Amino acid sequence: MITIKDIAQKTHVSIGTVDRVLHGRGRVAKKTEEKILALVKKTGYKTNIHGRNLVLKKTFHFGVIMPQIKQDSSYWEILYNGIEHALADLSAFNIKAQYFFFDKYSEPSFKLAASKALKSKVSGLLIAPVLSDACALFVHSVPPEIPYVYVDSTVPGTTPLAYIGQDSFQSGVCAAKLMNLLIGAQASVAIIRILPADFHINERAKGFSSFFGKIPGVSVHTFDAGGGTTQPQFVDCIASIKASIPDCKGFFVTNALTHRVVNAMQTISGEKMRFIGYDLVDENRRLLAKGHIDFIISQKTREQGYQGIYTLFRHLVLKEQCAREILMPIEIVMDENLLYYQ
Amino acid sequence: MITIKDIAQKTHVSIGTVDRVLHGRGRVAKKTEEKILALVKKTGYKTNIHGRNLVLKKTFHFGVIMPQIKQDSSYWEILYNGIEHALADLSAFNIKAQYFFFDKYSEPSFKLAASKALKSKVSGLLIAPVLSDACALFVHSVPPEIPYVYVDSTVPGTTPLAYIGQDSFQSGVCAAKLMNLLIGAQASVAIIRILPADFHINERAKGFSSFFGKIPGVSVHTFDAGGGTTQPQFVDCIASIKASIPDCKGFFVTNALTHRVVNAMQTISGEKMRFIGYDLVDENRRLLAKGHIDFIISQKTREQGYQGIYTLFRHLVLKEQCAREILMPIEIVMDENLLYYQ
DNA sequence: TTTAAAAGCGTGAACGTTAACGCTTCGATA
DNA sequence: TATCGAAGCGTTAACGTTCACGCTTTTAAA
Repeated sequence: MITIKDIAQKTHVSIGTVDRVLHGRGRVAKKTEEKILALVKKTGYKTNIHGRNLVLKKTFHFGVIMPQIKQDSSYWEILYNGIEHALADLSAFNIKAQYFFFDKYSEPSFKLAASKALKSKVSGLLIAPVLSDACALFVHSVPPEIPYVYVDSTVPGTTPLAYIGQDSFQSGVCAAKLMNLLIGAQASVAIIRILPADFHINERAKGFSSFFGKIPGVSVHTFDAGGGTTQPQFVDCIASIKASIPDCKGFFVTNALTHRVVNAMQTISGEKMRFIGYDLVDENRRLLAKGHIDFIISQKTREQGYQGIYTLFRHLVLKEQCAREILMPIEIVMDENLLYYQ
Repeated sequence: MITIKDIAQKTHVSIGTVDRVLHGRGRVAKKTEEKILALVKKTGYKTNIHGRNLVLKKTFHFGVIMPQIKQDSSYWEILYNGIEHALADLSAFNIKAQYFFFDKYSEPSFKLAASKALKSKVSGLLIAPVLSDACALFVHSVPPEIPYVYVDSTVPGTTPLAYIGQDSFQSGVCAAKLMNLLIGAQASVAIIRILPADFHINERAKGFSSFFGKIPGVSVHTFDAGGGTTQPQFVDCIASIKASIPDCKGFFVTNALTHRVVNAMQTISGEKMRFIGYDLVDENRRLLAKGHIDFIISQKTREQGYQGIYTLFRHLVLKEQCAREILMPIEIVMDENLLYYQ
């Protein structure tokens, strides 16, 4: 293994000079710098992470800006678990995460969390930009030396270090394909969007519709339901949807609240209906296992958290290049393979 | 963070003594040892991996005993890629893999590879024990200080550090569920086992049959085909299967050679048939994308390789505890989500 | 020509761990 | 009593990197 010492000897300078070149700290003659850089390139020198970490007792603080973990039926807890798992795997390096939770239905709450994150002088940020407008505003105030990584969704017009998420449109296509298998070629299906409808939710619905656009026997109807209402109100809402297309046998719910729709439907009618939804939150798991939900599309949320931290780590600690976009597989989960997901 | 120096100061000894205690190198009075051990426990001292790695330039050699990567339609190349990826992630630590490939249809070849692995004094072994009898014999000759991890399958009666694989039976159940959706409740389906049938192949077939045992309208027929034959011979074999149940619409192929069955079937008949098989090897990917294969069950082979190396790393380098069994999810891949798998 | 500032570079300590080496003390043997 | 070995413990150099500090040389200004 080639070390700084080797580079120094072969270029007839001291390790201090090599170090200054490697860190761009200046105070080196141009000729010397070129000579050193050339040898570094030629030998493929890579800084020894242990030597560095020993002397830099520096603790890296990563800020995590994400919705409160209990929101969306504790969907965000899955992300949290992935983050914690990555931190455990990287325990050899001094990395600490500071969480800044916000209410995903409140822009002021996001702004507060985000500004707190900036003030606590973290070296990198992991952001779940569910409130994309507020986030766009915020990241423009982030100093350029602080990289930020998006998980879950992305924000157009910003320049994150990386985006880790799923192709929402295509996941809707997958859901439609499975729905088609469930209900056959002659039927009505409904898309239920739980408000407020964000980027993901709209894309999923579009993908779903696009698939059935090619299948003339199936008609697709889209409905909106208020997610924040109480369960009796929610039941009323679902009942009115059911009433408007009585022959509808398949329901596609575009987010983690699938279980609420299923429960509401069960209080209305006893007939067998098909449900496809998103995310392996506990209540969806339970309904899957009971056979009340047919398929859940999972976006590997846990993995997103893991990869998000790992990306920051690679960039800040290892100073390596990393992929600009990591697309998660569209995972299909049903009763029979549920057990092996987490 | 607590260091050896801290422990030494608080117990009024030198760091050399603490080090001797920590490594059980003796030459320490019993009283002193107890005092140190007590403080270590109390403070939760953990050795700093960077300090250690700096001074121990020790390179860990992991031996990998696995089938030749081109076998099973290059299935084993996926495992290889996962292993290489883990090694890249762990490049901060000096870890080298030495591969010992064998012919999965030849026990002598396995024995040769395995004995070579032992002779090259590796500190840990990653084994794909497809030849389970030969492997059982071999691991009994492995000295106890050399841990071994199984991937792909396991061997009863042996004590690996960990097993990383899939629940084959349940994957067969999943395949059956999907087949049921494809062909409906009134039909014939065929299981095609490619010889020689190993543990995995048999379990998958069993799981598949077990699901349809509960669905009276569907009859399941099991056939064996020789995988090592030339394509014309193979076509003959498949033709005779097709002839024996002419109304069969669904085929379940229990390993990566699914594409061979599909190709053979296409030369025989033009009618639309359904295929479910295993493993995302290139040829299966192509047929999936064309719509000629309906579903592929994937066992996250790449992840198995990654986790296998990581488990050895955790145990040997970090000296941490690790899970005895890691079961991979049963991944369902179809045309629509194929792109996002690797 | 003198002086000061800037440019260029080397030195050395520190990070935590390991292990070889050597120094004391003490009991046993001659 | 002298000698020897073992038990018990401390010292020290080394691993590769970082960075503050200080030294020499060059350049610019007075």
